[in-house]
Amino acid sequence: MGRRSDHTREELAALVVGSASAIAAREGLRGVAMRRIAERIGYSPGSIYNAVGDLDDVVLRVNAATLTALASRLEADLLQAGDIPPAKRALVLAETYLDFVSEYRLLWGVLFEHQLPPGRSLPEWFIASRDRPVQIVLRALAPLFPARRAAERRRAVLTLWAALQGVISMATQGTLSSLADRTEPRRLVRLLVERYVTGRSSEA
Amino acid sequence: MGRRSDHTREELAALVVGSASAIAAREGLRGVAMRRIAERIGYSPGSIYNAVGDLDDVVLRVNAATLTALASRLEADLLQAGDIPPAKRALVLAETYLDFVSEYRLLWGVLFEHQLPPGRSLPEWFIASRDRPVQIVLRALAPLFPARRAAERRRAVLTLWAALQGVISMATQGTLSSLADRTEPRRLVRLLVERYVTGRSSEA
DNA sequence: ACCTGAACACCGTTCAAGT
DNA sequence: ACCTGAACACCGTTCAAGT
Repeated sequence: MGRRSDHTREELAALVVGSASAIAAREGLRGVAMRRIAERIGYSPGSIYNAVGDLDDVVLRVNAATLTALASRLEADLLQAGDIPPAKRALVLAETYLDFVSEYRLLWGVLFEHQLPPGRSLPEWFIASRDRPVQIVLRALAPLFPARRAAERRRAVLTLWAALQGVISMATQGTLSSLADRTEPRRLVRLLVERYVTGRSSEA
Repeated sequence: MGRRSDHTREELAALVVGSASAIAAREGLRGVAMRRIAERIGYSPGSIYNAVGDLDDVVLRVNAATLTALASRLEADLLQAGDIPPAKRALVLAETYLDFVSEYRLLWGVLFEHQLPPGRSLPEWFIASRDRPVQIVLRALAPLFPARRAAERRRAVLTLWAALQGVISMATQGTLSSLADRTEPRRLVRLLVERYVTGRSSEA
């Protein structure tokens, strides 16, 4: 037929990302298919190419949206926590992180399931989305690590954030369950933060 | 035609896993396709189904082989290090882990790219392969964490191992590069281990 | 018992043809 | 300028037919 134009280009892109996110939240990356998305939103696959791009572009947008949602949550919980000592703040951020990943387990997993083909590199806007949560954490936790140079301090926070990612991933996926007797994730997260920040743990 | 039988069932399975691993090492999970593997080894897709199973089974075997290779390396490096203080041993294991992941970056990534469909659960033999590296680390690092109960000690080691995974993943993928000024991964790994184990770092 | 090749039901992507 | 539907080149998986 041609000419539907019920939506602007931006509205159509939002439909695509919304639909793809909904599928991803229930089925992970496997379920996210161009033709399925097209059918769900009532357009042809070609229109998605026109408004967004190929399937990799769609998934990158889904992942960017996930990261933006996490960033918002971190900022909100930080604001709500008010003026607390930085060590306590680290715990708040870690638990917000854990709660977010637990709540959107499959959607979060898409960040790791999806890899661009070897030749292709991440677009700027995606990298910006990925950096946002880390920027928030950097600002909030910098006081925890007194250091001569700013680079050292940054390294200390980034390492903690990356370490948290590892613990949260394994804990929420139950990847350690055969070895730990189904320890609840929250406990492992606290263990890491306490050891890393204060140098000792409340349990050992 | 029928009847080729140049190989036993086990030999055929080994051919499949070898070919799939080779593809994965160069292209990641995206390149691993039933028909491509079949063509490379000179059999029809149906024969792979007969000898190994479906594509998920093939990938699970690839991942199990990767984990087994890591376990061997950890054991070898532990043996070579000889009788050293446990804190030093943690550093050896962490750097072996990092070196292994760096060397087989794309192959290692398949462990995270691949997710079984929602209904299906991991077979026993895969879980056993996944546990092997962790078992080695548990035995080697248990003395680091004196604790009243064995479960606490186990949690402390597992948390360190999971945290390492996070740092190594992000460092080797360059996921932090926009925020850290291209810090070499080894430095971040050391930072984590020192802080977690001794409660302080040599740089801060 | 093993193997093949065709068949089926899906994909992503492109693009001429329509409005 | 946008949209569609057909077409192309791939998939994973199954299975009758062959040895």
